[in-house]
Amino acid sequence: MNALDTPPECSGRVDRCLECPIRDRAVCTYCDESELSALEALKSYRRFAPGQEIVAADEEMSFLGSVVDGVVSLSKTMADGRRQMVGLMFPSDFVGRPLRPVAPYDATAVTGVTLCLFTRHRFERLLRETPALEKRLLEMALDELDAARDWMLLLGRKTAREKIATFMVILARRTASSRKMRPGDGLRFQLPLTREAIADYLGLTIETVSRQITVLRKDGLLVFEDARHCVVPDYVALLDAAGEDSDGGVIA
Amino acid sequence: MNALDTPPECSGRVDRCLECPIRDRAVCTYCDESELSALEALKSYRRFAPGQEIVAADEEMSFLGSVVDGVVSLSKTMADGRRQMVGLMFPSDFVGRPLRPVAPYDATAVTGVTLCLFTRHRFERLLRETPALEKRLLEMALDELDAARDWMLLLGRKTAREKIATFMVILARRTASSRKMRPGDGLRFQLPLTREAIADYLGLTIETVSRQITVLRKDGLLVFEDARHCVVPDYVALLDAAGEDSDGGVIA
DNA sequence: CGTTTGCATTGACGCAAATCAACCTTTCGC
DNA sequence: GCGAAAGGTTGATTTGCGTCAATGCAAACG
Repeated sequence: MNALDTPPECSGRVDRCLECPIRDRAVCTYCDESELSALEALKSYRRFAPGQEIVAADEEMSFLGSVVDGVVSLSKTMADGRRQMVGLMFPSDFVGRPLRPVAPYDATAVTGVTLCLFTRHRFERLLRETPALEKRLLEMALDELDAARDWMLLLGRKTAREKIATFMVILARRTASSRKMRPGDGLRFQLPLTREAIADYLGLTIETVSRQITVLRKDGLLVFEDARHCVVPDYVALLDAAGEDSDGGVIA
Repeated sequence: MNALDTPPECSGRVDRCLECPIRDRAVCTYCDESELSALEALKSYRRFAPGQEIVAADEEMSFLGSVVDGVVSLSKTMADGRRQMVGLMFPSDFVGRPLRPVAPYDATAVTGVTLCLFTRHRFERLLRETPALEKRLLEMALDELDAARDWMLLLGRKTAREKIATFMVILARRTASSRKMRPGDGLRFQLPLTREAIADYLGLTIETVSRQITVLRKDGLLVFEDARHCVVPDYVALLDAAGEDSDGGVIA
């Protein structure tokens, strides 16, 4: 029995999909108005508090859907407690494993989170009947796969300093793209994750995260207003510290 | 200009898709006979020698298709030469990035490889017209994503010994499943990769790979007939050394 | 108001894996 | 059959990051 098996609540609700803030990027992007009204009839909203578990690994998942608001982490835990984050989902990302009854990872609300949900059963039927949905889901899965592969390079080969710099670049890019702009000098963004979550993301310990953030701060690559708000004075220098060739300029 | 831009050769050719060895698992699995004959009209075969580059990162890819025979690695390289493998493709796996003109990684033939290819242009049109193809591609992308996430746990949190043990488990599983059986005690398999490739796969150096293989051998978890052929005397013990809870018994 | 609790920082120390280096074995071209 | 090259093993040494431990700091609480 997980949180998603309890009846959905109705907070953060957007009745009309056309007015939905993630309409242009979520799984429903390619749906026309009639398809959208089919979705409207079946969707429900659910709100999660920071730290709340959304689903546990290997548990049957009865709901899946889109992140409307907030940040969700996907993570795997070994028998002895070692943990690795394997996904970080922002608004418009799709949470849940379509076509399989169980998700092979824990999903946890990092911040307060609103999800737009469908029962797995209904969603899979919609998927069969709605090519627009399937096409978008394929696109999203392939994009996630690309991101996972960048992440593998980070985990396998980057130094702690490069890992932190890369993480900051990712947040900067995310923040910029959600404002439909390019990342650049002076960009200010929030760190939605605790040091522990950052460590789980990067395959480090909290102590190393803390130390390397200090290093980047002392090197002038990051300026902190407080522990959770950060400014990038020189974006290209940060990219360089991240070990990236250059920014392809993806607004994705 | 990459290898795939040269005209395809005709070796390893299987004229009739119905007789294809990967028919039951490849991207064309759900296609009916008429769809299959559309594929037959457009496909071509190409053979690659061990070590040969198939495509280079960020190059325009004019072909994509299925691995019919052999093993293909996908890898990313940093500016200073550090390299991380991000995918390892066996027969029936699909090589290439659908819906994007460039692949963000190098693809290299590890062993001798036969690919069943389509021009990207034609394949993307087929994809639009053939829901059976799209459905299977989505399934395969989601499965790859699951595999990538297991791999992230390995790269971020496992020790060198656990990494080697996990790698051997993966090969054992692959070998067993290609023979449509469960992995078990006494299973014998080949290592298709050099120590260097294994190191790139696991985020280690060749020396550490060599040492840890020796450790597992001395611990009795692996028995080597020669450097490239290995027997697993006790499968559960190997799983345990890999830090896996237990084997779900997936024949996928 | 002081205490607790959660989160973050900093320091000292140890260890696992990288690095540097030598050497062995097999394969391959000539 | 010889020399070179590629792949693999083993040893000595270094080092980056983890571990253990102490301290700071702010919000939450009785």
